[in-house]
Amino acid sequence: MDKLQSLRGMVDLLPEHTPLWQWLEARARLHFRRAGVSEIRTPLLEVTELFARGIGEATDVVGKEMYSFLDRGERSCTLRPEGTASVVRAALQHGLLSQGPQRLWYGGPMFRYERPQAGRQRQFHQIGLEMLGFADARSDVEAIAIAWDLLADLGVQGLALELNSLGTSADRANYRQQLVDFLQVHRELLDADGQDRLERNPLRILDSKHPATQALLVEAPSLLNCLAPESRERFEQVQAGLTALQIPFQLNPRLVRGLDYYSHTAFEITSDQLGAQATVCGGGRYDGLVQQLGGPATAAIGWALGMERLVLLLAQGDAAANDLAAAVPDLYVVNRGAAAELAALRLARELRAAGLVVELDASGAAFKKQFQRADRSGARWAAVLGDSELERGLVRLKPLRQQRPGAAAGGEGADGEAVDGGGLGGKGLGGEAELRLDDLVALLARVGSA
RNA sequence: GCGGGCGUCGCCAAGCGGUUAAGGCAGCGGCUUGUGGUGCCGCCAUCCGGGGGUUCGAAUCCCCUCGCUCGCCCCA
Repeated sequence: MDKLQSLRGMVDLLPEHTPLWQWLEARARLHFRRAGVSEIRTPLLEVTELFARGIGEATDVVGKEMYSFLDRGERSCTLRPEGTASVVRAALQHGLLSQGPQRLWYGGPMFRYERPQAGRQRQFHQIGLEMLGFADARSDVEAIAIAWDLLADLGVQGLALELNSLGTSADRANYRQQLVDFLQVHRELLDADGQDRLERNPLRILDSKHPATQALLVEAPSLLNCLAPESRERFEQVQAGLTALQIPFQLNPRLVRGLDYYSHTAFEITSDQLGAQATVCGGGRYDGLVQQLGGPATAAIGWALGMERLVLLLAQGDAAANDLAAAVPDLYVVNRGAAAELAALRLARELRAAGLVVELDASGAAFKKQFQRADRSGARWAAVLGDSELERGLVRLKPLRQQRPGAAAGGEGADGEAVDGGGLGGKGLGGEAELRLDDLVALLARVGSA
């Protein structure tokens, strides 16, 4: 069938899921705010060259995963595959760095043309932190701590922080030579992919999952041993900082990040609950990137967090899920009759202006039908407005959530708390009541704001 | 780009060569011509992702194709 459907790897977020995302985003915003980090929003579309130069031509992301196309002006454009390059570009373009170090965060969709699988989509969402103009090892610790604390606050369990240092570019060149020398000798043990990388990008062989390669790497020289004394000392400071903050970590000398701009500290926060895509958050230092994009030499560190993966983790534990129901109406307006329907429209508007969550039945259906819908909406009250009420200037108020014998079982949807008379009961209105229209608005306004 | 699994109504799901393609949820209508959640009754796939083939006969077997999904690669 040729029904219209979303593009492969492009996923709809349906209403039942958006509350969790909103909650997540709100928590993240709060953490950034407390840490003095400001939000920056950059375009989804950039010139292709930004990513080619920023991320590295040899990387998979640039080499085979970008959504690139020519626009009507024949410019090569690319849907951003990550956030860092854009943030740095924006900071340079607007002279942010001349105003001192920048603590920035961003969030939103990223695009990578890959085969979708668990925890991987073509359009996916990241929240990221970029600290531009920060060189001290303490900034590494702070950046990691912000991520760690956010994740902990969200209630994500079973996370592990893996840490490595890639040193300076000189350190890496040094190590690269040692690694190549070692692997050359055992070349035939590498898979085709590994042999290919031996020339192009030998460091990437380190995180290969190929069993024979893994076995071979046990004997391989360690990157950490190639660090210059200053790099080593810097790395130790980072570790000391994390220890002081009681953030547990494991050293992983095989941890190399896939984007070229990383140096010194590299880290990943992983979960064993995610299947193949274990990394929830990844980042590191990128002291060379700003300069590479045409700016002044500027030390920087940042990370990005994969929202879909986070949601996957949150959905497993029920910690967050409970208090995230969508807004339930305070009041459902049942109405029927030409004049009454108009009055109901007005009533709903006034009640909303007074701060109440009001659902108006606009179907014109029979009262029975409307009450069924009122009940399913989860509203606490039904306001009934028909022509006879209207004639007398009244509205009938009916409690919907009162427990009635035999009504509890078999409930669907948002049952649970069987609300009693609520605030209105306390005001001497047990059960059903008739009220003057104006009084209802006034009364509910008071209850709503209480 | 390469492997594995799967594709029946909006959702869940029976069926496994001959059925009018079960059932449940949701939806709609009615019993109750202005009053809710229960109950009862009725309606809701000429069609089984699409195309071809085998057969007297296919949702059920074969081929191709598309889509979904998991994994490799890579990354958040």
